[in-house]
Amino acid sequence: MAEIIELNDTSSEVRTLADRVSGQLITAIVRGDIPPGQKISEPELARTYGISRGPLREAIRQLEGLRLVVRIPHVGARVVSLSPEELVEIYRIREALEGMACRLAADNMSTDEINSLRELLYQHERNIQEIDGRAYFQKEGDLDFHYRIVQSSKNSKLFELLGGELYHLVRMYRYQFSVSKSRPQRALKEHHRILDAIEERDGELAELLMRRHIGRARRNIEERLNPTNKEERE
Amino acid sequence: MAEIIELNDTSSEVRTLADRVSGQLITAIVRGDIPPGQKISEPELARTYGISRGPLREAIRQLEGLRLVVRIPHVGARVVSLSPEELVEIYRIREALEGMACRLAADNMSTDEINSLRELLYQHERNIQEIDGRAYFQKEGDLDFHYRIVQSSKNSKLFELLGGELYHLVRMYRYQFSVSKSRPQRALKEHHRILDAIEERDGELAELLMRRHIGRARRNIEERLNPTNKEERE
DNA sequence: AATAACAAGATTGTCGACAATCCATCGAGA
DNA sequence: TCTCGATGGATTGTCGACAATCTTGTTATT
Repeated sequence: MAEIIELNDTSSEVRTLADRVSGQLITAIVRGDIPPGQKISEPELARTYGISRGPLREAIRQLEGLRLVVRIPHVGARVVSLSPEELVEIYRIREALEGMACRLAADNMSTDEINSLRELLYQHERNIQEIDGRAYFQKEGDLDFHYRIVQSSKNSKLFELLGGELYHLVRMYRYQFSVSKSRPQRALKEHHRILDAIEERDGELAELLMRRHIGRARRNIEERLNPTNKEERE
Repeated sequence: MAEIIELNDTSSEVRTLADRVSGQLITAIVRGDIPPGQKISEPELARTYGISRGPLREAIRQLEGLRLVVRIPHVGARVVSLSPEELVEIYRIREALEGMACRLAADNMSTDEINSLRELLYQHERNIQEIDGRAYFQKEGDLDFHYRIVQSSKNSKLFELLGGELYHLVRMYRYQFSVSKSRPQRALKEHHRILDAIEERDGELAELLMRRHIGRARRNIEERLNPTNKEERE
């Protein structure tokens, strides 16, 4: 999970205040320290981080570009607040994008990367056994897996897109719609099967499995939206 | 084509300077007035737009979030410069995303929207006949068509993603890799077939056709990368 | 001649102050 | 009592000045 954080967290040493605060704000938002919908007060945050409003405003503008905050002129910025429907929309996008990522990864992932990722899955396995019910770590690990796949697709634009704004939003809502208890084990199995397909260089299968994997997570969310009529089709 | 521009161009009246300049910068970059790779000088731009560096820096930070500019601390910002490979990557992403958009549009597009879009295609037809060879207008019209499809998918996040950064980049490079002369007519036909499928509510077919449509454009670019060996498969 | 250190100039980063706008509370009138 | 308007306070937007860093051109040394 360290990798994802490093994406924001000013890898090594960042020189400008705006960059540093931008990274800190992202992690704060993603971790829920600043909850969705909350107003972002410039004077308050400036005091908190011990900087002037100039760099802070630049950081906020950057987050606006990443669609993590919504700004209204002369009123202020708020942390973006996704409706459950929007979260489902994001999962649909992930289905399409990560499916493609899997197909590409089957062609472009090095054997080293494959072995390393397999090792990561074993580690997740141990974590699950240790903490058992808690879905938290596995959810982090889940994104970690997906992150690596996208990285190995060797499509840099895809990596930017998924590793950037989309994963931020997904991580942000990982608590609210936490998966059911039985899913971690099942998800882990699915991860192994996906990696199997990639190892065998079967891009088509890898894509199919990934789409189903994410599709299940999406349906999981949708069920919480309409708990009563599970079979509803619109 | 007006619609796409309006997305940036301060629809109605924007209140803050940073917002206005941000929009102006986007159009300037997309239209090539500020070419890819060019350095963005803060003092110079501030003079040009008649504002101070404060709001200008906020605008640049926002463009950085949209990945239209790349910034190096203490050195400066440059307009993003895509390698041909990266442009191909973007077309791959479009394939996946707009394919999905078509499938959703087949379910969610209203008959009014369908009729209006059909009318737009007829209009493109007339434009092509008038200016004949020139691919320019058709290329704009092409994006217009795609834009509307995505809009009609009723997936707001998808709309943000495609209508935002991705289309900006595509429009930006539309001159450099202009399509061959015979493509406008063919592309227009493909547009009609896609809309046919949507009209018949055949999402699967609509997705397939759209993927092929974009795939052809992508291969068009790839051929310019490797003009010699057309049959190369990697 | 080539490389390295230095210095001048320009550019980027940061800050505090002032102006413009919004918001909430209070009061007046119907 | 309710609605409307005004006023004070706070927040956001903008600016110019100063500090920190980089770049470029020059000079000196090997």
